[in-house]
Amino acid sequence: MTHHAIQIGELSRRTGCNIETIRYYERIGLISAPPRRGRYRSYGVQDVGRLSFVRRARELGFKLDEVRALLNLAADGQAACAEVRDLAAAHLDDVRSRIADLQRMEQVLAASVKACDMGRDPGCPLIQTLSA
Amino acid sequence: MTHHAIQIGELSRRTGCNIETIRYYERIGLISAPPRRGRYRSYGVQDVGRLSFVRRARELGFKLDEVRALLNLAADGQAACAEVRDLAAAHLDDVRSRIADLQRMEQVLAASVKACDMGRDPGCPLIQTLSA
DNA sequence: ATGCCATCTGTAGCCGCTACAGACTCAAGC
DNA sequence: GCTTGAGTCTGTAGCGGCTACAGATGGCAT
Repeated sequence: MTHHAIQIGELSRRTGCNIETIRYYERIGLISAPPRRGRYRSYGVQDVGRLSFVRRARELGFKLDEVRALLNLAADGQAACAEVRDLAAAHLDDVRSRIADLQRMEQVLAASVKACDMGRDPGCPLIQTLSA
Repeated sequence: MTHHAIQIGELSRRTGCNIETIRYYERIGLISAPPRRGRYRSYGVQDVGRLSFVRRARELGFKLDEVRALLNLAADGQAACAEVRDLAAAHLDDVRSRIADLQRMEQVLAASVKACDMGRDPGCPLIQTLSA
């Protein structure tokens, strides 16, 4: 009977999720409300696993409702692999287009800063860029 | 005396800024409140310039308070070039670190999706990644 | 009993918009 | 003159994903 009643603070430490964030996830129904010991939330080991799953998914940039979907699919086991794949592929596209956006910004910014450092142009190159 | 009293709709069309966004910018003091013709906001040609400046700065990913700073610096003319440069350089660092973050996500996602497509692994590779 | 930390609930704030609802103005057409 | 329609107005609330309080309890050690 390794009952391991884990309090929210320890869950936070073990998963790297902020306490407030854990309660927020509960409030929006992303994770289920655990039983209570008195007034305090009492988590089990599986909760560490589930919350870590959420955390890793967030680190990969999935949105909360995508995470929700992933949790459901993960519960279905590998039957849902194709759906998981599609979700991830769609997200990958999104990530790539955000990278492309940022790289476009980077080009312009880097060029302007460089032009500044060369210091040949009359007037500030970045202000020029923004005004043109 | 090309007075060109421009209404908000036309300003929106000319700058690519949403009407609601223009009013929002005014509300937060990013752009100044124009005079009125009756109840309607009446813009001039300089307003098109200023708002376009804001728009381009936003497209380069500057935050609103950075844009505010840039507007002030731009008003100072090229005297402020060094400050503009520093602001842009700091922002460039930020953009680059966001690119790096996204690229890390991309690696993992691409690898998982690929592993799915190969289909050799037992269990869904992405679920594995998230659970591990 | 006292202190102290952890936890609790509830609410408000952050950013940068976006989306209404419900009132009004204004020019054109009949 | 009267209606219709498009444009504009103000004010407020919502989005996502937290984060930051305030103020009330809880439980344990001294």
